[in-house]
Amino acid sequence: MKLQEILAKLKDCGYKITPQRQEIVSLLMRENRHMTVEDIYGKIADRYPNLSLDTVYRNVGILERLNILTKSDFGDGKGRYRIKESDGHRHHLICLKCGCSEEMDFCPLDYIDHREIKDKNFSIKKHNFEIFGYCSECVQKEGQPVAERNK
Amino acid sequence: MKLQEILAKLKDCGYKITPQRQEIVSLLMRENRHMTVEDIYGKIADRYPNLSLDTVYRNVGILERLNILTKSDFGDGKGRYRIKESDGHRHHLICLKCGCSEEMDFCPLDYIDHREIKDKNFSIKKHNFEIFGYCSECVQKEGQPVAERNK
DNA sequence: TGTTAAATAAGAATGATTCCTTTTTAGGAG
DNA sequence: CTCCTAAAAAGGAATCATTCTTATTTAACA
Repeated sequence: MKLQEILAKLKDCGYKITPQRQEIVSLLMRENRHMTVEDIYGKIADRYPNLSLDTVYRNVGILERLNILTKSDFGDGKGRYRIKESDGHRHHLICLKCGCSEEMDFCPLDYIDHREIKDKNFSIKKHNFEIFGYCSECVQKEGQPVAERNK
Repeated sequence: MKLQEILAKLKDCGYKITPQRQEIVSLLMRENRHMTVEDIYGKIADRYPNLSLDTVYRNVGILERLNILTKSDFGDGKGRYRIKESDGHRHHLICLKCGCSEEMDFCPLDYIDHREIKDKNFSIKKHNFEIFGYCSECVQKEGQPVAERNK
Protein backbone atom coordinates (compact mmCIF):
# COMPACT_ATOMS: atom_id res chain seq x y z
CA MET A 1 0.00 0.00 0.00
CA LYS A 2 1.35 3.39 -0.93
CA LEU A 3 1.40 6.45 1.30
CA GLN A 4 -1.33 8.05 -0.75
CA GLU A 5 -3.57 5.04 -0.33
CA ILE A 6 -3.07 5.00 3.39
CA LEU A 7 -3.88 8.68 3.67
CA ALA A 8 -6.97 8.10 1.54
CA LYS A 9 -8.07 5.30 3.80
CA LEU A 10 -7.65 7.52 6.83
CA LYS A 11 -9.68 10.20 5.17
CA ASP A 12 -12.39 7.76 4.14
CA CYS A 13 -12.71 6.69 7.72
CA GLY A 14 -13.23 10.23 8.86
CA TYR A 15 -9.76 10.93 10.14
CA LYS A 16 -8.05 14.17 9.34
CA ILE A 17 -4.76 14.27 7.56
CA THR A 18 -2.48 16.06 9.96
CA PRO A 19 1.22 16.63 9.43
CA GLN A 20 2.05 14.52 12.48
CA ARG A 21 -0.03 11.68 11.12
CA GLN A 22 1.69 11.90 7.77
CA GLU A 23 5.08 11.88 9.40
CA ILE A 24 4.25 8.80 11.40
CA VAL A 25 2.94 6.88 8.44
CA SER A 26 5.72 7.86 6.11
CA LEU A 27 8.38 7.11 8.70
CA LEU A 28 6.97 3.63 9.23
CA MET A 29 6.87 3.07 5.49
CA ARG A 30 10.41 4.26 5.08
CA GLU A 31 11.79 2.20 7.93
CA ASN A 32 9.68 -0.85 7.22
CA ARG A 33 10.51 -2.55 10.49
CA HIS A 34 9.13 -2.96 13.97
CA MET A 35 9.39 0.24 15.92
CA THR A 36 8.44 1.18 19.44
CA VAL A 37 6.48 4.33 20.09
CA GLU A 38 9.67 5.77 21.53
CA ASP A 39 11.53 4.94 18.30
CA ILE A 40 8.92 6.70 16.24
CA TYR A 41 8.79 9.65 18.56
CA GLY A 42 12.56 9.98 18.55
CA LYS A 43 12.80 10.03 14.77
CA ILE A 44 10.10 12.60 14.32
CA ALA A 45 10.78 14.88 17.25
CA ASP A 46 13.59 16.60 15.36
CA ARG A 47 11.23 18.07 12.86
CA TYR A 48 8.36 18.46 15.30
CA PRO A 49 10.00 19.76 18.46
CA ASN A 50 6.82 19.72 20.44
CA LEU A 51 5.39 16.49 19.22
CA SER A 52 3.63 14.67 22.00
CA LEU A 53 4.18 11.03 22.82
CA ASP A 54 0.47 10.73 23.20
CA THR A 55 0.03 11.74 19.59
CA VAL A 56 2.18 8.83 18.53
CA TYR A 57 0.28 6.43 20.75
CA ARG A 58 -3.06 7.73 19.53
CA ASN A 59 -2.06 7.38 15.92
CA VAL A 60 -0.49 3.97 16.00
CA GLY A 61 -3.64 2.86 17.78
CA ILE A 62 -5.82 4.22 15.01
CA LEU A 63 -3.57 2.79 12.33
CA GLU A 64 -3.64 -0.59 13.99
CA ARG A 65 -7.42 -0.57 14.16
CA LEU A 66 -7.56 0.34 10.48
CA ASN A 67 -5.40 -2.64 9.69
CA ILE A 68 -2.59 -0.48 8.41
CA LEU A 69 -0.16 -1.45 11.14
CA THR A 70 0.44 -4.63 13.06
CA LYS A 71 1.54 -4.70 16.65
CA SER A 72 4.02 -7.20 18.03
CA ASP A 73 5.18 -8.12 21.47
CA PHE A 74 8.89 -8.86 21.75
CA GLY A 75 8.43 -9.77 25.36
CA ASP A 76 9.94 -6.69 26.93
CA GLY A 77 6.77 -4.82 27.71
CA LYS A 78 6.89 -2.41 24.80
CA GLY A 79 4.59 -2.55 21.83
CA ARG A 80 6.21 -2.59 18.42
CA TYR A 81 4.51 -1.47 15.26
CA ARG A 82 5.16 -1.90 11.60
CA ILE A 83 3.39 -1.40 8.32
CA LYS A 84 1.32 -4.40 7.36
CA GLU A 85 2.13 -5.93 4.01
CA SER A 86 -0.47 -5.10 1.43
CA ASP A 87 -0.20 -8.15 -0.70
CA GLY A 88 -1.85 -10.46 1.70
CA HIS A 89 -0.83 -11.94 4.80
CA ARG A 90 2.72 -12.41 5.97
CA HIS A 91 4.54 -13.24 9.10
CA HIS A 92 8.00 -12.25 10.19
CA LEU A 93 11.38 -13.27 11.39
CA ILE A 94 12.07 -10.63 13.97
CA CYS A 95 15.49 -9.70 15.26
CA LEU A 96 15.49 -9.37 19.02
CA LYS A 97 18.40 -7.00 18.83
CA CYS A 98 17.89 -4.49 16.06
CA GLY A 99 14.18 -5.00 15.54
CA CYS A 100 14.50 -5.51 11.81
CA SER A 101 12.17 -8.06 10.36
CA GLU A 102 12.22 -10.29 7.34
CA GLU A 103 9.05 -11.38 5.71
CA MET A 104 7.91 -14.94 5.47
CA ASP A 105 5.24 -15.81 3.01
CA PHE A 106 3.96 -18.40 5.36
CA CYS A 107 0.90 -18.58 7.52
CA PRO A 108 0.38 -21.47 9.89
CA LEU A 109 -3.37 -21.17 9.46
CA ASP A 110 -2.89 -22.52 5.95
CA TYR A 111 -1.51 -25.72 7.36
CA ILE A 112 -3.68 -26.29 10.34
CA ASP A 113 -6.63 -28.63 10.44
CA HIS A 114 -9.58 -26.28 10.58
CA ARG A 115 -12.10 -29.05 10.99
CA GLU A 116 -10.63 -29.84 14.34
CA ILE A 117 -11.06 -26.24 15.46
CA LYS A 118 -14.58 -26.11 14.05
CA ASP A 119 -15.39 -29.25 15.99
CA LYS A 120 -14.30 -27.56 19.15
CA ASN A 121 -16.67 -24.72 18.37
CA PHE A 122 -13.85 -22.26 18.74
CA SER A 123 -14.35 -18.96 16.98
CA ILE A 124 -11.06 -17.56 15.70
CA LYS A 125 -10.56 -13.83 16.01
CA LYS A 126 -6.86 -13.41 15.43
CA HIS A 127 -3.58 -15.20 15.59
CA ASN A 128 0.07 -14.57 16.19
CA PHE A 129 2.96 -16.18 14.50
CA GLU A 130 6.36 -14.69 14.89
CA ILE A 131 9.80 -16.15 14.97
CA PHE A 132 12.29 -14.34 17.14
CA GLY A 133 16.04 -14.57 16.97
CA TYR A 134 19.03 -12.73 15.59
CA CYS A 135 19.37 -11.49 12.06
CA SER A 136 22.49 -12.15 10.03
CA GLU A 137 23.96 -8.80 11.01
CA CYS A 138 23.29 -9.05 14.71
CA VAL A 139 24.13 -12.71 15.09
CA GLN A 140 27.82 -11.88 14.84
CA LYS A 141 27.79 -8.76 16.94
CA GLU A 142 28.28 -9.00 20.62
CA GLY A 143 26.29 -7.27 23.32
CA GLN A 144 23.04 -7.87 25.05
CA PRO A 145 19.99 -7.76 22.85
CA VAL A 146 17.50 -5.09 23.80
CA ALA A 147 14.63 -7.40 24.48
CA GLU A 148 16.47 -10.38 25.93
CA ARG A 149 15.16 -11.41 29.27
CA ASN A 150 16.66 -14.80 29.99
CA LYS A 151 19.64 -14.57 32.22
CA MET B 1 5.38 -33.02 34.35
CA LYS B 2 4.22 -33.79 37.85
CA LEU B 3 4.38 -31.46 40.81
CA GLN B 4 7.17 -33.49 42.34
CA GLU B 5 9.24 -33.27 39.19
CA ILE B 6 8.84 -29.54 39.03
CA LEU B 7 9.86 -29.13 42.63
CA ALA B 8 12.85 -31.36 41.99
CA LYS B 9 13.84 -29.24 39.03
CA LEU B 10 13.63 -26.12 41.15
CA LYS B 11 15.78 -27.72 43.77
CA ASP B 12 18.31 -28.93 41.24
CA CYS B 13 18.64 -25.41 40.00
CA GLY B 14 19.40 -24.15 43.46
CA TYR B 15 16.01 -22.73 44.29
CA LYS B 16 14.47 -23.36 47.65
CA ILE B 17 11.13 -25.04 47.99
CA THR B 18 9.02 -22.51 49.83
CA PRO B 19 5.34 -22.92 50.61
CA GLN B 20 4.50 -19.93 48.42
CA ARG B 21 6.36 -21.46 45.53
CA GLN B 22 4.57 -24.75 45.96
CA GLU B 23 1.22 -23.01 46.08
CA ILE B 24 1.94 -21.15 42.87
CA VAL B 25 3.06 -24.24 41.02
CA SER B 26 0.27 -26.45 42.23
CA LEU B 27 -2.34 -23.80 41.52
CA LEU B 28 -1.12 -23.47 37.95
CA MET B 29 -1.15 -27.23 37.56
CA ARG B 30 -4.65 -27.49 38.93
CA GLU B 31 -6.05 -24.69 36.81
CA ASN B 32 -4.14 -25.58 33.70
CA ARG B 33 -4.98 -22.36 31.92
CA HIS B 34 -3.53 -18.94 31.29
CA MET B 35 -3.55 -16.85 34.41
CA THR B 36 -2.45 -13.32 35.15
CA VAL B 37 -0.29 -12.61 38.16
CA GLU B 38 -3.34 -11.02 39.71
CA ASP B 39 -5.35 -14.21 39.12
CA ILE B 40 -2.71 -16.27 40.82
CA TYR B 41 -2.33 -13.84 43.66
CA GLY B 42 -6.07 -13.73 44.20
CA LYS B 43 -6.42 -17.48 44.41
CA ILE B 44 -3.58 -17.91 46.85
CA ALA B 45 -4.05 -14.87 49.03
CA ASP B 46 -6.83 -16.61 50.97
CA ARG B 47 -4.47 -19.12 52.41
CA TYR B 48 -1.52 -16.74 52.55
CA PRO B 49 -2.99 -13.49 53.80
CA ASN B 50 0.24 -11.61 53.53
CA LEU B 51 1.46 -12.98 50.26
CA SER B 52 3.21 -10.32 48.24
CA LEU B 53 2.49 -9.64 44.60
CA ASP B 54 6.19 -9.38 44.07
CA THR B 55 6.57 -12.96 45.22
CA VAL B 56 4.22 -14.10 42.50
CA TYR B 57 6.06 -12.04 39.90
CA ARG B 58 9.41 -13.32 41.05
CA ASN B 59 8.29 -16.90 40.92
CA VAL B 60 6.53 -16.92 37.61
CA GLY B 61 9.66 -15.26 36.24
CA ILE B 62 11.85 -18.04 37.60
CA LEU B 63 9.43 -20.71 36.42
CA GLU B 64 9.35 -19.20 32.97
CA ARG B 65 13.14 -19.15 32.78
CA LEU B 66 13.23 -22.78 33.84
CA ASN B 67 10.87 -23.61 31.01
CA ILE B 68 8.16 -24.74 33.36
CA LEU B 69 5.75 -21.97 32.41
CA THR B 70 5.03 -20.18 29.20
CA LYS B 71 4.04 -16.56 29.03
CA SER B 72 1.47 -15.20 26.60
CA ASP B 73 0.38 -11.77 25.63
CA PHE B 74 -3.36 -11.43 25.06
CA GLY B 75 -2.88 -7.86 23.97
CA ASP B 76 -4.17 -6.13 27.07
CA GLY B 77 -0.89 -5.36 28.73
CA LYS B 78 -0.96 -8.16 31.25
CA GLY B 79 1.26 -11.19 31.10
CA ARG B 80 -0.46 -14.55 31.31
CA TYR B 81 1.22 -17.72 32.47
CA ARG B 82 0.42 -21.38 32.23
CA ILE B 83 2.13 -24.70 32.76
CA LYS B 84 3.99 -25.84 29.69
CA GLU B 85 3.02 -29.23 28.33
CA SER B 86 5.58 -31.84 29.14
CA ASP B 87 5.07 -34.12 26.22
CA GLY B 88 6.66 -31.90 23.73
CA HIS B 89 5.65 -28.84 22.18
CA ARG B 90 2.12 -27.60 21.84
CA HIS B 91 0.37 -24.44 20.95
CA HIS B 92 -2.97 -23.17 22.05
CA LEU B 93 -6.36 -21.89 21.13
CA ILE B 94 -6.84 -19.16 23.69
CA CYS B 95 -10.16 -17.72 24.69
CA LEU B 96 -10.03 -13.96 24.87
CA LYS B 97 -12.83 -13.94 27.35
CA CYS B 98 -12.31 -16.61 29.97
CA GLY B 99 -8.64 -17.31 29.35
CA CYS B 100 -9.10 -21.03 28.98
CA SER B 101 -6.94 -22.65 26.39
CA GLU B 102 -7.18 -25.78 24.33
CA GLU B 103 -4.14 -27.57 23.16
CA MET B 104 -3.20 -27.99 19.56
CA ASP B 105 -0.67 -30.59 18.66
CA PHE B 106 0.56 -28.38 15.90
CA CYS B 107 3.68 -26.37 15.50
CA PRO B 108 4.19 -24.14 12.51
CA LEU B 109 7.93 -24.71 12.67
CA ASP B 110 7.23 -28.25 11.46
CA TYR B 111 5.77 -26.89 8.27
CA ILE B 112 8.07 -24.04 7.51
CA ASP B 113 10.93 -24.15 5.07
CA HIS B 114 13.97 -24.08 7.31
CA ARG B 115 16.39 -23.89 4.42
CA GLU B 116 15.03 -20.51 3.56
CA ILE B 117 15.66 -19.29 7.09
CA LYS B 118 19.13 -20.82 7.13
CA ASP B 119 19.88 -19.06 3.88
CA LYS B 120 18.99 -15.78 5.50
CA ASN B 121 21.43 -16.56 8.28
CA PHE B 122 18.75 -16.00 10.83
CA SER B 123 19.30 -17.64 14.19
CA ILE B 124 16.01 -18.72 15.75
CA LYS B 125 15.65 -18.23 19.48
CA LYS B 126 11.96 -18.63 20.08
CA HIS B 127 8.62 -18.38 18.39
CA ASN B 128 5.02 -17.58 19.12
CA PHE B 129 2.01 -19.22 17.69
CA GLU B 130 -1.29 -18.64 19.34
CA ILE B 131 -4.79 -18.49 18.01
CA PHE B 132 -7.10 -16.15 19.85
CA GLY B 133 -10.86 -16.18 19.78
CA TYR B 134 -13.80 -17.39 21.81
CA CYS B 135 -14.23 -20.85 23.20
CA SER B 136 -17.46 -22.76 22.74
CA GLU B 137 -18.75 -21.59 26.11
CA CYS B 138 -17.93 -17.94 25.69
CA VAL B 139 -18.92 -17.65 22.06
CA GLN B 140 -22.57 -17.73 23.05
CA LYS B 141 -22.33 -15.50 26.09
CA GLU B 142 -22.76 -11.79 25.76
CA GLY B 143 -20.57 -9.10 27.27
CA GLN B 144 -17.29 -7.51 26.42
CA PRO B 145 -14.31 -9.81 26.44
CA VAL B 146 -11.63 -8.87 28.93
CA ALA B 147 -8.89 -8.36 26.48
CA GLU B 148 -10.78 -6.98 23.52
CA ARG B 149 -9.29 -3.79 22.29
CA ASN B 150 -10.88 -3.05 18.93
CA LYS B 151 -13.71 -0.62 19.17
C1' DT C 1 -13.67 32.81 5.65
C1' DG C 2 -16.14 30.91 9.56
C1' DT C 3 -17.46 26.93 12.12
C1' DT C 4 -16.84 22.82 14.42
C1' DA C 5 -15.52 18.31 15.33
C1' DA C 6 -11.24 16.23 15.50
C1' DA C 7 -6.48 16.45 16.73
C1' DT C 8 -2.77 18.12 19.35
C1' DA C 9 0.38 19.32 23.43
C1' DA C 10 1.39 19.00 27.98
C1' DG C 11 1.30 16.94 31.84
C1' DA C 12 -1.24 14.17 35.26
C1' DA C 13 -2.96 9.58 36.18
C1' DT C 14 -3.05 4.67 35.82
C1' DG C 15 -1.64 0.08 36.10
C1' DA C 16 1.54 -3.65 35.45
C1' DT C 17 5.89 -4.79 36.78
C1' DT C 18 10.32 -4.21 39.10
C1' DC C 19 13.25 -2.58 42.64
C1' DC C 20 14.80 -1.75 47.46
C1' DT C 21 15.21 -2.66 52.23
C1' DT C 22 14.31 -5.26 56.09
C1' DT C 23 12.86 -9.48 57.99
C1' DT C 24 12.13 -14.38 57.66
C1' DT C 25 13.29 -19.00 56.39
C1' DA C 26 14.93 -23.27 53.80
C1' DG C 27 18.23 -26.33 53.99
C1' DG C 28 23.02 -27.74 54.41
C1' DA C 29 26.99 -28.14 57.88
C1' DG C 30 28.48 -29.21 62.13
C1' DC D 1 19.05 -30.70 66.84
C1' DT D 2 20.94 -26.08 66.29
C1' DC D 3 23.47 -22.70 63.77
C1' DC D 4 24.56 -20.25 59.77
C1' DT D 5 23.94 -18.17 55.50
C1' DA D 6 22.26 -17.38 51.12
C1' DA D 7 17.90 -17.13 49.22
C1' DA D 8 13.19 -15.74 49.60
C1' DA D 9 9.55 -13.09 51.25
C1' DA D 10 6.86 -8.85 52.63
C1' DG D 11 5.89 -4.30 52.16
C1' DG D 12 6.10 -0.42 50.04
C1' DA D 13 8.37 2.76 46.89
C1' DA D 14 9.86 3.40 42.18
C1' DT D 15 9.67 2.75 37.27
C1' DC D 16 8.01 2.76 32.83
C1' DA D 17 4.73 2.10 29.14
C1' DT D 18 0.42 3.62 28.15
C1' DT D 19 -3.89 6.23 28.73
C1' DC D 20 -6.54 10.03 30.26
C1' DT D 21 -7.74 15.04 30.96
C1' DT D 22 -7.96 19.68 29.75
C1' DA D 23 -7.10 23.56 27.21
C1' DT D 24 -5.61 24.97 22.71
C1' DT D 25 -5.07 24.50 17.80
C1' DT D 26 -6.35 23.07 13.22
C1' DA D 27 -8.16 20.35 9.07
C1' DA D 28 -11.66 20.43 6.18
C1' DC D 29 -16.20 21.31 4.79
C1' DA D 30 -19.93 24.63 4.09
